[in-house]
Amino acid sequence: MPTLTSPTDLARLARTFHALSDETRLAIVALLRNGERCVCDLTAVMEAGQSRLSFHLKTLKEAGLVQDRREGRWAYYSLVPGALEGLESQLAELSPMRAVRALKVKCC
Amino acid sequence: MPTLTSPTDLARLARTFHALSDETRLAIVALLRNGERCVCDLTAVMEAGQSRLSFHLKTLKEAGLVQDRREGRWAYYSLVPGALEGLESQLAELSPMRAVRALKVKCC
DNA sequence: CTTATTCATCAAAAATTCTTGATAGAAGGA
DNA sequence: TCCTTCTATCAAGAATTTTTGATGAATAAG
Repeated sequence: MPTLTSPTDLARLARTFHALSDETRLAIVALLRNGERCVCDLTAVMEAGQSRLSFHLKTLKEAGLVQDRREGRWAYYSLVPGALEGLESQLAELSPMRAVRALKVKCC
Repeated sequence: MPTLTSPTDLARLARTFHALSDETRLAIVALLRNGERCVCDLTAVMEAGQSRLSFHLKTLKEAGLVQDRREGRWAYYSLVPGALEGLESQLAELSPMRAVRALKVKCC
C-alpha cells in the first residue's frame, strides 16, 4: 500500500511542485509540449532575458521535468518523457477518492 | 481545443502548484485524505506551531484545495472535493502525450 | 587570429515566502 | 463575570527565491 506519507516522498514531491509553481516555468513546459527548443528560441518567444531563462531551465531540469542536449553551441531542451505523467500518478495517490475510483472500475 | 497557454490560466495553475510546493502543506493534504480535521488535531499530529499551521491552511484554502467549517470554537478543515482531481486533469492537459493517448484509446 | 554567438554561472540586489511571538476575538465552562 | 481554549491575524525578522548585469567558456565563422 503506497501511502505517500514518508517525509522523503513528500519533500521530493514538494520540490517537483515547486518547479511548476512559477508562471515562466509553466510557460516553458507548455512550449516544450510541441517538442525540443533551443534556449535562443525560448528567449525569443518568451519575454525573458537569457540568464533568467537559464535559471528557470535549470530549476526544471533539477526537478527532472526537462532534459537538455548540446549540439554545437546550442542547447536544446525538451520534456523528460513520462515525467508529467508520473507526477499525475503521484497526484492521484494524494487524492482521497482513489479507492472509490478503483472500486468503480471494478464494478463497471 | 483547450490549449492552456493563456497567461491567466498559467498564472492560476502556478498558484495552485505553489500551494502544493511546501512539505508542510503536502503533509496537511495527506492527512486530510482521511477526512476532516480540526486545527488543534493538526497542530498535535504535525510538528508545527499554531500560527504556522494557520498560515499554511490559509494558503491551501486560497488555492481552493481545502475548505473550512466552523463549529463552536473549532475550525475543521477538509479537502475540497474534486480539487486534486481537477488539478490532475490540468496536468494531463500540460502533458505532450495527451493526443497520443487519446489515439491509443481509439485504436484499442 | 579575431570576432560574434550561444549559453552557464556568479554575485548583488530585489522580491517573495515562511516563521515566530504577540495580540485579539469568539466560544464555552466554572 | 472571569477564565480557559481554539483560532486568525499582525508585524518583524529570517530565509529562500528570483531577477539583473557581468563574466567566461565553447563553438564556429570571417
